[in-house]
Amino acid sequence: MNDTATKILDVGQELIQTRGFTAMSFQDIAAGVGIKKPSVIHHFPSKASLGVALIQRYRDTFASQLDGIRTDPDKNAWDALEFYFSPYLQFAATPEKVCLCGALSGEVTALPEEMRAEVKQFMEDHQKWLEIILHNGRKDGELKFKETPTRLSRMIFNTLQGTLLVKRSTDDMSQLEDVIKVITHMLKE
Amino acid sequence: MNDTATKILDVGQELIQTRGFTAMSFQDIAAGVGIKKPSVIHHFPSKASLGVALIQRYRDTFASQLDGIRTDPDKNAWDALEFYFSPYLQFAATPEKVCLCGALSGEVTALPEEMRAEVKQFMEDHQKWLEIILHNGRKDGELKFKETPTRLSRMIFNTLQGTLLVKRSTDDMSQLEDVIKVITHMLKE
DNA sequence: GACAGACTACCTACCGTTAGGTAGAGTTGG
DNA sequence: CCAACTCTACCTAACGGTAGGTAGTCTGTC
Repeated sequence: MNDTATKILDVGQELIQTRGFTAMSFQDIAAGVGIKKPSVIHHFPSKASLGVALIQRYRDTFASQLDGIRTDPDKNAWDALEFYFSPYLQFAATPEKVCLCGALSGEVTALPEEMRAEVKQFMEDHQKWLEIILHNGRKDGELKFKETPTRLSRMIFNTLQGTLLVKRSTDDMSQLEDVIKVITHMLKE
Repeated sequence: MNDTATKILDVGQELIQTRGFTAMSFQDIAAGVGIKKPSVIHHFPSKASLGVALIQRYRDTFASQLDGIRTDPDKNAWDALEFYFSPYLQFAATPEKVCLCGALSGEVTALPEEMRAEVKQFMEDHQKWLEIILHNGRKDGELKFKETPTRLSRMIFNTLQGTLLVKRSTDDMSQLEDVIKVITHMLKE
């Protein structure tokens, strides 16, 4: 992956996270990278192919990081959860950023089919990862909760996604802080 | 409000809830109502004015219903909560619908400023309403929870919004069922 | 080392389509 | 008659995408 293609993905991701896929154009990306529109299309021949490449890179980055911490014997469930919260806190630290797939979820039916599949996979991956962390954490006595890990993992993921969107719309950082507190308390019974 | 204007709002709302604001056009609305594009513009002279009218109507409908049940002496906290969940379940019963403001939250920075203010107000209204229900419900001994009503109301609202979006992206109805179960358990301690 | 061919990256110019929006005329009910 | 409504016809700007070409790099062969 050469430098320009990476820059295109970087700018494209930023634009989707702040504005959305439909409201973003090849032109916007070209301006952000400092090249002309057809040059963007040279690297990604359609908007759909750009979108797919973008989500795949996003998924892969998360997957390798999350799997790394999950299989690290020196990290416990709380380490993993703290790590999981960190990107949400990072996004929220900017006034206009949300999770890439959270941003896309509002316009998912207007998206090319291939992109929809990627968004779905992202969500299932994250819920599954959380489920394993919760399951093992309770088994090891680090976490305490009564719900099933499946239900709770869904609750946690959906809440974080929803909260980022609400936080941005209301411009109120305490939304995320409050929700992470509640989640933390839920896992100590 | 005459009949055509109402139909325009109906079709527009449906389109935003399924596709999003940016991906929806005057043309789409005209086709849905059965008139031509300039006739739509006659009733709502700009896309922003249409968007604002749409969210205001949506907010007002919720506000009167929610205030009705909150001030009804025959309804307790659980009645109110069950009523609050019902539109989410209704949206989720269709394969492609989410909450109007949930749909807009993904593209909120691409929206006209007046619309952004309406979305924000919607969210604050709902969180405030939930907070009062939680506060009074605990005072009356109907609900049991350790968190502050503020934090918990935010958690509940953000979760429901996020879950609708995740449910649509993953096409998995059990997402919402699971989350409502967890919320219900949280309010019984 | 020199040169031809292939390839990559990027450009200008342009395509058809659709977006939001306007102007003005015809129609209709009070 | 008038006002509300709907229409046809049109505008400009922007969209995703294509055509055709230029400049530079990399490779292989003599």
